[in-house]
Amino acid sequence: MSAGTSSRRERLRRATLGEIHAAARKLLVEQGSAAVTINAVARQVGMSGPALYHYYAGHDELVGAVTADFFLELTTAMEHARDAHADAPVGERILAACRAMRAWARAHPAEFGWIFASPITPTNRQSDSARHQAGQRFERVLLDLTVELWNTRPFPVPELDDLPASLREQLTAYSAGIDGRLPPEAAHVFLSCWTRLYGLLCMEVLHQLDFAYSDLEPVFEECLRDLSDALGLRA
Amino acid sequence: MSAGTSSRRERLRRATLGEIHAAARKLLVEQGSAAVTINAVARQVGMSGPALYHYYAGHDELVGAVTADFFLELTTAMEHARDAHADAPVGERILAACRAMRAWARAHPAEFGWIFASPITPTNRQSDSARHQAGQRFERVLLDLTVELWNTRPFPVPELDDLPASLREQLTAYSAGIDGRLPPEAAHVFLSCWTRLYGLLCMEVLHQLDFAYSDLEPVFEECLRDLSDALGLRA
DNA sequence: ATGCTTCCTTAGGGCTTCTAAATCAATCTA
DNA sequence: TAGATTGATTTAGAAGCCCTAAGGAAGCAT
Repeated sequence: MSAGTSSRRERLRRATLGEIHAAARKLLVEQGSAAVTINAVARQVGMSGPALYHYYAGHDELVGAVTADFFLELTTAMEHARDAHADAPVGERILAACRAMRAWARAHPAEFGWIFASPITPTNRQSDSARHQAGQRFERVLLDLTVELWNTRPFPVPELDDLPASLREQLTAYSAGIDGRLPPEAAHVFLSCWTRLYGLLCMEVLHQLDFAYSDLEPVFEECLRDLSDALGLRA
Repeated sequence: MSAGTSSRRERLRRATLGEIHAAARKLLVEQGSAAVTINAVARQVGMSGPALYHYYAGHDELVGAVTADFFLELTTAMEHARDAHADAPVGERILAACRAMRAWARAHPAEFGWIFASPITPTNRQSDSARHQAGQRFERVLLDLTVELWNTRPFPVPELDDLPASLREQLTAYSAGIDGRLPPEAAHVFLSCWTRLYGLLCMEVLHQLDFAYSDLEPVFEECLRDLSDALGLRA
């Protein structure tokens, strides 16, 4: 019953969970998302069917857990890129984190696609789900960097009064949600950048741009230049 | 055997196809994409299971056909919006088509999501599928408008030599693919606008922006303003 | 050593996709 | 008009899926 124990059972369970995740990922990468079924994963791990229900309540929960893993791995990759240039100006760290994001997405397209094009059930949207938590930590990487930039070298922002009322309200709510670390106007710039960056990557991974581009690297770099301008990184 | 016949059988078949599509759509809208199964659709239509295989080779093909329908409906909505202002300057028609695109997406979120986040097997991405054809016609709405704009009131473009070589090659290829109706530099501007617009809508429908926004209308309008600037519509 | 918890099994219901074979009816042909 | 062809639909069934229920075997605590 003691809290921090790592009994034999505990260790075994942890190892099994690792195996399960690895099996699910292997199936996803090698045979696509439809192949990630409870039965297939169980077979891969070497146990039969319903045994998996001792680890996850159902298919949705398994999917959510694996997705959280991917989110975490992506987040870690971005944090590493950021910390690899720990003494560089914050602008460079932002760009490094963005490039790390795309690098991870390109290196793990199935996983990246899974993150947000996975069969998303309302279950996984619950704020207590591991998936949701991992998503929040993911968001925070660029948010924290942007806050640091805002505090050390504030970027240009629009007049709050120039924004439509409805947008103003939403930005104010968002600003409050991040404890006011960015005022609404700055949050607006941040969110605009975020939307463009993430949107571009989503479309790349979902193959929505294949009709025009075969290699999005220069397109992504141009997007980064636009963001650099918006964030005043090229002054 | 004659080509344009509309024999009794032909008519019946067409009617049944319509019923099938309507049933699939109803299931999608009311119970989500997972509910669109061959059996469920057949039940809805009033026939039992395998009868549907006389209309579609399998689940994937049914999905592809329904998706093509949605694409077509979206395209038609945009074309109508464009033609409703047939005598307005082309800039206004572009904006009208863009707004119609979002209006349709908001009015039919399940269908719009289905279009590009459907459980799609790579099979359906092949060029011979109806889905692909519908996708191309969809693209062409804004492309044609942009070409018209380019021919009547050319928008500012970057120097081709300022672009990275890899991007230049891709743009040249794309420009050739549209019969040179836009030169590579203009194609670049068009694709940038397209990417931003479509990307924003994708993220909205996939609920990737829910963490910050509850109503994306002002965000979308701001995006349109950016595009207007890029296309020189506000001179 | 005895009981409790955890892990894993088999059995089974109800759903799915999809194939095969049979049937019935409408259409085409001679 | 009679016969053959074609099409639409049905049932039966194999293989797979998710998930529940019930039972055995092992680890852990007292």
